[in-house]
Amino acid sequence: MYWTQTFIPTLKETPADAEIVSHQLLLRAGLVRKLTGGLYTFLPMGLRVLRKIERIVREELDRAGGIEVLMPALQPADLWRQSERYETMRDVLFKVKDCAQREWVLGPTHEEVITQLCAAEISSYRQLPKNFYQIQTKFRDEIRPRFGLMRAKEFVMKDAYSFDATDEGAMASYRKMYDAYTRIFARCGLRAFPVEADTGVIGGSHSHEFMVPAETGENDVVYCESGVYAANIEKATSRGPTVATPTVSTGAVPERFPTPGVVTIEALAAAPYGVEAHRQIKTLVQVADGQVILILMRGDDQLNEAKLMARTGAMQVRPATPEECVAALGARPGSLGAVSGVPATVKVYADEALRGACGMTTGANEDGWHCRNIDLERDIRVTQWADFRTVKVGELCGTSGLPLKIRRAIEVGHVFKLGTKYSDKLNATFLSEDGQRHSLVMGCYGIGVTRTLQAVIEQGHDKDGIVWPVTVAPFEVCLTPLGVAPGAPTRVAAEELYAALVAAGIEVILDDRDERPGVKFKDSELVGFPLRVGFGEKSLAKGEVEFRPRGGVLEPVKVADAAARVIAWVQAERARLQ
RNA sequence: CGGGACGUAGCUCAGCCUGGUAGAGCGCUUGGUUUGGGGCCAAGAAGUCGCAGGUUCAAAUCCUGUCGUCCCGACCA
Repeated sequence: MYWTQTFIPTLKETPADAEIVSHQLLLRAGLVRKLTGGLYTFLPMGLRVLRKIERIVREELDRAGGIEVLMPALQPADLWRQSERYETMRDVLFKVKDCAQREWVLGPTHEEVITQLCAAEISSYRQLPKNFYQIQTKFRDEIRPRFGLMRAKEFVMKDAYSFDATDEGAMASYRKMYDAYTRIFARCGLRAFPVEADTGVIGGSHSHEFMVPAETGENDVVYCESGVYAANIEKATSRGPTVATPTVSTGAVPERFPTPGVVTIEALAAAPYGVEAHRQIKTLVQVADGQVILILMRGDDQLNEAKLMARTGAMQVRPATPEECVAALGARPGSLGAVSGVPATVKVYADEALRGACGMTTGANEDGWHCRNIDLERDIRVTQWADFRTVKVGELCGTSGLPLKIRRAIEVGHVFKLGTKYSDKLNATFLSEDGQRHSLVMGCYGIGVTRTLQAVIEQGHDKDGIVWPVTVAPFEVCLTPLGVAPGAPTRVAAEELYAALVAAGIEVILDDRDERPGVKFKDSELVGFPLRVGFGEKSLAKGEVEFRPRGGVLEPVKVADAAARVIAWVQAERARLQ
């Protein structure tokens, strides 16, 4: 490809509406342009990268036994009602009506469609296992699209769905995809690692996310330095709080004391009260699927909403309003407690960190009063104990016993073992060897292809621009003749090398623009081609060209050796990322 | 949906407080010059100042509304 024959609109200045570096570079390097919030046009260089990532995904999924299909993005609303996700996912569903007023949704994911297909087509264990995948544009009405391609209303996703006869088979399918994902991200030059994950509205029992460490990520990952444990903070557990909960009872009975104006943990911990946060019981009122519930946490702990939903099975949870608190317990937030005045119909969930807690202080359910000498299991009716707390840095790993750390990360892939949630609802069954009818056992697997593209940039850049791994770079080599007049020695030499490289299967772009050297150098570094070969009059007079890997040092190479040298370099880079 | 910031030329921004004929740099066009890291000189094209209403002799500037963008939160495979 010749530079003047394609379209690479680079920007010298940083666009004002791009906050993070990968978003800025997407725009500056001319990979994409924004149509409006959350919607982007892929320009030639961006599209080439996208296609190369897709190709890696296809090769690895095919190798893992995946079968490629293409499903409709436009889907009947009734199918979503049948799976009950028309309600549970209503906030992200784009809904449209046709001219006959029939209702449709733009697919945010395809469990319903693929399950419907398999319900119709699969009837025998002899047809199993199967693993279907597609690479397709998905639509999600994100409340807040942000960071360019990271969270968009429309994005390219690889989604795969496995169907097995047995649970063991489903685990094997899951494992295959897990391994394929590991290879896919490695080949993209991404340092991505799997972490245990919450299953969210997709449902299912077993799940891992593939995370790319980055400060700009939207996820917190809890991990152990030893490498034995890593989990999304929504799922992560530890051996518990660093400071133990007091569990020795003094035998004292609960006693009310006045605390005018005290409505925070911090205020009660300060003078004159001096009740340390870990000796307080925080009483949280939440509305779960319309029901008021109480959650008791240690004062220094934070409620983990994902855990709350997982443990209670609720689809929608929100904090109660102050009015709802007064209606349920008779006091406002800050003075709430579960010691007395809790209606029998209100479920009380308590966090495991409070097991056996003694000598605790909590709200008295009357504004301006607290209650001390609480022995939790003696004084409070608990409906259910569970782990609701958010893990904190420094707590000990449940496996290794080493202190846990937390870092930000970008989620680029997610694998789920689904079980029979969708096959049950959509009646996708088969006959087993013994003639019994069973539901298909499913798994589903996603990779955000466009998000992966941006994650590669987020991880691979420097002050001059993008630093592409050779496997996903828009072109592997950029030839930069400084003089481009027809017949100029620099141009002739560049064209000869171009022909040799193209013949050898190297992806090469020749910068034939009549621009000053500085412009061409800056642009090649901004767009981030892995290798640049420069052709200047001075070095050419010495029979040399300039070989310069992106981010590396310049090295003179004899013209006669240039083709072989470039081919060897590219092949070595390709091999390194296999 | 709650909080905040911002909408002026293709891009980055100034001008607004204190109302009085629309500005700079980059980019673009033309000519000259230069030619190894986003050059220099000259000339030029380019903006209903997001939109609507109001105040005023007069609004980019003040007021109200509205739309859009970005950030934080909430939410989210």
